[in-house]
Amino acid sequence: MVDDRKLAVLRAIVEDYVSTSEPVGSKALVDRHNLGVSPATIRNDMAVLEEQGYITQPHTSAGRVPTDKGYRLFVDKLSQIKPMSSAERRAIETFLAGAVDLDDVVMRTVRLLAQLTRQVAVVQYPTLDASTVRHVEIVPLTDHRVMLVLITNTGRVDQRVVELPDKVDEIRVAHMRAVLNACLDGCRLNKVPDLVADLPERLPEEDRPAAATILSVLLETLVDRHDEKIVFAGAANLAAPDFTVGLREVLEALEEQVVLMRLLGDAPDKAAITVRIGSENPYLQGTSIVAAGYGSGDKQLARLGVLGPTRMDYPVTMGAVRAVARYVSQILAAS
Amino acid sequence: MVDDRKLAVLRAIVEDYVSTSEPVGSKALVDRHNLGVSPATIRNDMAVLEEQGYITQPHTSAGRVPTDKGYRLFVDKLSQIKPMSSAERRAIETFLAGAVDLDDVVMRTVRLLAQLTRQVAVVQYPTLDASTVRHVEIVPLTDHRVMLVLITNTGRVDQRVVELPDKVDEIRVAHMRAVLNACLDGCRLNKVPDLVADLPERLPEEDRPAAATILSVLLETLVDRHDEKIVFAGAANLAAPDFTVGLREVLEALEEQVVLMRLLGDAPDKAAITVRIGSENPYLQGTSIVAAGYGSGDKQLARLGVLGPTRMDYPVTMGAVRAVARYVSQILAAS
DNA sequence: ACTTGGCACTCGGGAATGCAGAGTGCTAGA
DNA sequence: TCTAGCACTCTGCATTCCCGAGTGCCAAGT
Repeated sequence: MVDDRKLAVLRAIVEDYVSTSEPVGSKALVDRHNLGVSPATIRNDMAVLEEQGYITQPHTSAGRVPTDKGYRLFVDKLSQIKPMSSAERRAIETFLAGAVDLDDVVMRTVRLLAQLTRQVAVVQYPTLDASTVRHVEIVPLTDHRVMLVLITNTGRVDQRVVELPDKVDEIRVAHMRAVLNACLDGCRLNKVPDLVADLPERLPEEDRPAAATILSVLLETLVDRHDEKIVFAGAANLAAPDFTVGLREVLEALEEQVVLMRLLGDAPDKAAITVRIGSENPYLQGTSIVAAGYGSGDKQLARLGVLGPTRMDYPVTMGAVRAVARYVSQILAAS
Repeated sequence: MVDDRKLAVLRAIVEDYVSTSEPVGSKALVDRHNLGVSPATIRNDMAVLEEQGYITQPHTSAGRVPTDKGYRLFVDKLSQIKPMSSAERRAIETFLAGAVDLDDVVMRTVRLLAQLTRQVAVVQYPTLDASTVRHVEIVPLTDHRVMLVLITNTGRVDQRVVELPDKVDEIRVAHMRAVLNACLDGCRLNKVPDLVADLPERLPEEDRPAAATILSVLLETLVDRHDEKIVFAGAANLAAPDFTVGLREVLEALEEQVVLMRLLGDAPDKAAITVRIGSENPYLQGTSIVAAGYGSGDKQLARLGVLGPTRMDYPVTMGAVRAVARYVSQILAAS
């Protein structure tokens, strides 16, 4: 009976604080939630909770506020993800289904997530590592120049202009293209370096310098894209009246790909939703991040999530992130 | 003599206000700038300037602040663009030269501009209208599916997956590709619709449905990209301690492509630098925008600029925008 | 062993007050 | 036409004061 009520009190504190964003006192608690006890009892419980580090008071004689540890307990044990209504799910689905290409999918996803959660949404482009080569195209531009286009099964297209050491004609290019595609078609991007290693040797003598140049650019493309692109949307949601953390820091972090990457984090578990609360974050203490992996089928391609104040509505945010991750996975699998 | 000094006073007010961001009074003026007259005289001049609408006082017995009209006069007649130092120019050049593709050019440009001006930078992707077709590629994916890739001379690549009404094989695709390229190679994108109008008729009967489908997707790609992509960077600079305007509005505008487009404005004159001050802006009164066109050679491809508080250092901002516009034009022309 | 009511205590935040400084407009004189 | 002086106005800042919300603790009740 004892511990049970304390947990209920913690839950109530988190919920109230999230909705009012003001420290919550013992009186207010018993009024709103029908705990069957008096404020004094609650006060005792709160004293214990505070001693254990789950809540704190901003200053003497103010109500209590959850600590990071308190939110953590709340998220882990006291709440469950709130699923989206079916109407919302339908809306998500149709909105995402309208995308025309990968860029569009990512763009729509990030905007949708920002709008749903009223927070800053962050989406990582699908990682190349897990994807496969669908086609490699070599397009002659001039005598000494070709454009190399790499198309992957996620719909992503990378292109580079390559300056060649010697003249090439349409026929030789076509041959190289055929060899290259025969070799690479359908293979995973991270296998590409191994597969092309001995490729020049299989070509006629005179093609080797050109082929070597092209291959080196191809490999460069792969590593360049290795540290992936990340986009965000909904920065305007940061301007909410109550954002205690330095706006400047957050905005700077958002524009710094590397930091953003760290924030999204590595996937400890593929499909699970990860929540990082306040000081658990590598940078940007004072904010929380709710993230999930997404990707077609079983293999996780990348991550997406939202960033918001520590005081956020975790159940619904997690619900939204989960729903969006699922639907975008579905869209990607279909295309 | 009379009017001359009044202008000098206005210039001094603008300069002081820009650097201190506090209303400037008559005493402070004569101290800092060595006008050869007494504060009282300045006060008279200020009274006149105020009556003419160039300056205003936030409240009685405060210093004066320039109005939009005042800034306008300052920009038009009282100041001249401050060129960048050669060291800065070199830095810009080498930074931009490191770009590997169009995306990278745009990304680097926008970041550079944000950093140089310490404001929000906005860059529009080169417009397709003015660019030309370099190559059209049709890549078979399955029996009923091809990928259409459009490469333009600005290095931009658009791709779409096309579902075909009937089966096609490699040979027929190659033929279509050849016809398409023969027809479109090097032509301006805005001419494409005319050029392809009668194209199906020049193909064998059985290819027509497939060709029609492909063409319709091609045209769709063109119009979709017509309203162009715009990117921004440096949002963190909005968090400067003194930003009177609603942060929220600005951030929202930044994420709204259409609004951003309007803000950058149409080019009244191709190479000139346009300055829009405060209420001259279609949206976002209270901010100023300094923009310029850029593009390889004579033809202007798109626009770039920065957005900042009305109280900004126009001469140096204009210098930075001009320099960046020039160098990015140069880079684009070279590639 | 908990729970409850009462009570004294603490502290933040808003309103009211007062003061100093900066800036102006006006007028009379050079 | 400019200058000097003077009275006036207003903001910003610090100080003070007070109210109310909320706590902790203690003693009494179940």
